[in-house]
Amino acid sequence: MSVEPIRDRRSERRQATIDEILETAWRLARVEGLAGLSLRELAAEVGMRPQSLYSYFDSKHDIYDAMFAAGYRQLLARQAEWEMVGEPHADVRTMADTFIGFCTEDPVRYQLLFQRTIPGFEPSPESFTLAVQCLDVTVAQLAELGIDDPRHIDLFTAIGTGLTDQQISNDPGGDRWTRLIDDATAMFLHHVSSSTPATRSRRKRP
Amino acid sequence: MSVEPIRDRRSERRQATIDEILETAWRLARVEGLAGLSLRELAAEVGMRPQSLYSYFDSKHDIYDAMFAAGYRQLLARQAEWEMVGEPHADVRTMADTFIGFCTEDPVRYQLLFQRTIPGFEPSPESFTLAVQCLDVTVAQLAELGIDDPRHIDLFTAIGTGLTDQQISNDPGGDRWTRLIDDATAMFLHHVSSSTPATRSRRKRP
DNA sequence: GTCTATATCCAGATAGAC
DNA sequence: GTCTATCTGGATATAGAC
Repeated sequence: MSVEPIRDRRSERRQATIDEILETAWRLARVEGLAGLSLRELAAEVGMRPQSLYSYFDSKHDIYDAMFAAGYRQLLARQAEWEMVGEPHADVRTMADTFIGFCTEDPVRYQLLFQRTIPGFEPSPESFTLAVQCLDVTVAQLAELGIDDPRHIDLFTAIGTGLTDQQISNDPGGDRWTRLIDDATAMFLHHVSSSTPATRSRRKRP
Repeated sequence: MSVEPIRDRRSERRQATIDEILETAWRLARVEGLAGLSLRELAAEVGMRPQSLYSYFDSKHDIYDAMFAAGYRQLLARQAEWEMVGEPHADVRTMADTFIGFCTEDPVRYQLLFQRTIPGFEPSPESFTLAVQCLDVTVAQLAELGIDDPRHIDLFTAIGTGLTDQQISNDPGGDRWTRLIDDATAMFLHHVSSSTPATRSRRKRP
């Protein structure tokens, strides 16, 4: 009987082509800019006619969406490698390092994942779910450290994106803002610990 | 003699047309996205043929450049209205309110002025000078308050862009992050005041 | 200054043959 | 799946009439 194919060579080949297209798309986007990505050039780089790309993706936005999902899967993988020690400063620093490092090492990916600069592009619900998961992981980890005030969480994400944004915009490739991560971590944690826990819960370590 | 024209009606008319083109360009960019601005639609909206725009601007990038300069002149005007009282918290808050309010009230303007998302667009040296002036005003004002450590200045700009970025990206039109400005100001000022001013901005351990 | 007319080049997308 | 052929449209630029 021939109805239990362990591998589907056709699917594998198709997936390999899709992967190659996406890899090439990332490379071109880093050179030409995210919005400057051209299907003609993309097709030429993978040895196809532009129209043939439509066998793999419904539209240019569909390619952006696949890149969006791939980017968030990479960030989720990075977060899965976290080794927390239970000490707030070290752990918050680890979280900030992960996020800011991930963003600054590939500004085009940061632009696609965290800014909305492609006219008309909205991630699909499935892709957006990955973005929500990343935030959930962050929120859960902060809660482990006793940081559960929504305002504190929002402040943390603002500090992370702020350092990232300034680093990318005003000192690309340098460390003018990334070297401030340790100071910013201390600043943030002092603020959290000095907030009046009147209406909010404080550290809840069982 | 007839060589003392108080007004040049021809120049005035030309300038009025330029202003109308730029106003329309802003309006379209807010609808279509900054990168989605089209010269055809822009010309149609001001009642011209697309080619006629070239009588006023050399290229599309030249239009972006004029918008860039106009945006920074608006921010400079906003900064010129500052009424400082000499009290760090109030004054830093005023500065943060000005910047974040200016950015969030027009995300497209923020994108053009502070992010680099138009492939191939670089502001002209003359326009870039305006951006430098805005930063100079901020740095000078922080110095008035005794904040002159470059790391503190960089941290301040990072907090401002972080709150702005999160507000625009994740709660457009709301106040989820802008309402944190007061907390962030206190957090920042405590960090500044607890740093040792003598050595290399290391955190002091009392 | 603005128009008509024209030109090239590039872009995303679709139809249908093989 | 890939191709040829074709469509619509944008960006840039130049010609010359009025």
